[in-house]
Amino acid sequence: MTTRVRFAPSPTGYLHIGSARTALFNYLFAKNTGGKFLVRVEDTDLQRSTEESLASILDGLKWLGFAPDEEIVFQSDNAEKHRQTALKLLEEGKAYRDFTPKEDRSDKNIKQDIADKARKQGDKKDMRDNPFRDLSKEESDKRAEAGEPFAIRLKVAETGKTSFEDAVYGEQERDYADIEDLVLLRSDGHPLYNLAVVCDDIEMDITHVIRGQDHLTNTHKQILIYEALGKEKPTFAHLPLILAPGGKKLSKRIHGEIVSMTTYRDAGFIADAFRNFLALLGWSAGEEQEIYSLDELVEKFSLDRINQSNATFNFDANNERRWTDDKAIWMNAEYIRTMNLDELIPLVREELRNEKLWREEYDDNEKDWFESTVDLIRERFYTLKDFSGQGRAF
RNA sequence: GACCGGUUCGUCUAGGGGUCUAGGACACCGCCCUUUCACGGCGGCAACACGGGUUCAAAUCCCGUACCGGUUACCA
Repeated sequence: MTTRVRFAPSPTGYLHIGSARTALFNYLFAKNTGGKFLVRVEDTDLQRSTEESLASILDGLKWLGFAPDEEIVFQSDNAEKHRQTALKLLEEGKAYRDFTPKEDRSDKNIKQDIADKARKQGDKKDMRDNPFRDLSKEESDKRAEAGEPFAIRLKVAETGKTSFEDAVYGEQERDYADIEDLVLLRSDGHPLYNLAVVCDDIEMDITHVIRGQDHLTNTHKQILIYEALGKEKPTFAHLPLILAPGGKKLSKRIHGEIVSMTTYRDAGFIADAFRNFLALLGWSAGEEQEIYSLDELVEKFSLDRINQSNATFNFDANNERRWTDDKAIWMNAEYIRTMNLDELIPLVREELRNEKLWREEYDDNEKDWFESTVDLIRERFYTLKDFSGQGRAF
């Protein structure tokens, strides 16, 4: 069986550094096993999805060199199928209509609200206390026909547990009692994330789901859906998270541009160098080598060498020299001074062009001088930007 | 709160019962090279969260505590 993995970003922002690493690990795993690397855009949240962020994500993937092996799938295109699946589960009695009016949630401090509410409930919360869970089929049908809005929830069994063998974290279990009857279909008819993901992963014949550890609890919910559908589940591999200094979550709101891939490209990073750096955040080949070409990464990558603890991406917003991780900067400098000159020249040319410092003579009668100059000065530079900044003097 | 993860130098990590007075890399400091800077070479500083067990032997296995993170949505 050939392996098939997918990178599934939601187009609600640019390509986050953590997502970029998830894409990288998916890519490396696919290539290492001779499988396929696919991309699926999770655009079921139509309110928040935008064209710009989609373009920016695709741009980031391209820059890093991860070309999908098949056409990109848009999750919203499959909404009807997802809906049918929910209806089928309803028909089979594995899901039920919930007529509880939709709660209006203010977008603001939603996370906080949910946590507060959960705290108040303590451990007394009964996940099976929905009054519509055991509504008779006749009554349910009647209310639906009368036009009363409803969401469709999965009917999770009273007792039992989900379990799976995570390729990174090992054996995982969760009691049904700790999982709520999750909503499959919203009252406006739109499928929800967990349903859509499972349907699409089945549809796309995904064999390995490699994603951030923040999805660990979703995985148990998704397994419930696989079971309700009578489908075999893929292998799951959860990745440790990348955190901000101090072990806090890395977020755009708080940390700004630092978390965006485009920042690195624009700051004069070399894609190979940044990819190399990313590969070493949460994975190691167990040897002392640290500089790896893409081919070497593909060859040496394996899921069981991914480590289980979150990594801190170190930077200091108040320090110009330390604006991003020291090691990332070092690695970029290392690439600049050791890579083939033939590969470096085009990058320098592009940088100079962007800064209006390029002269056609550099490719013509001053070619030799230009190349030897680049070769000479590159060993003191950290980024491509230095060629247009400090390199000006030459 | 509940459930689930995690914890080795400042940071990324190696190590998964004896080879650990814990290895490498980045950063930092010193020396050498160099007219200067950088590169390079050599050296230094610096870590097994804590407490109990198990064992002849624990960074490594078990239990507890602490701390950190994730999740707890008709978001993804």
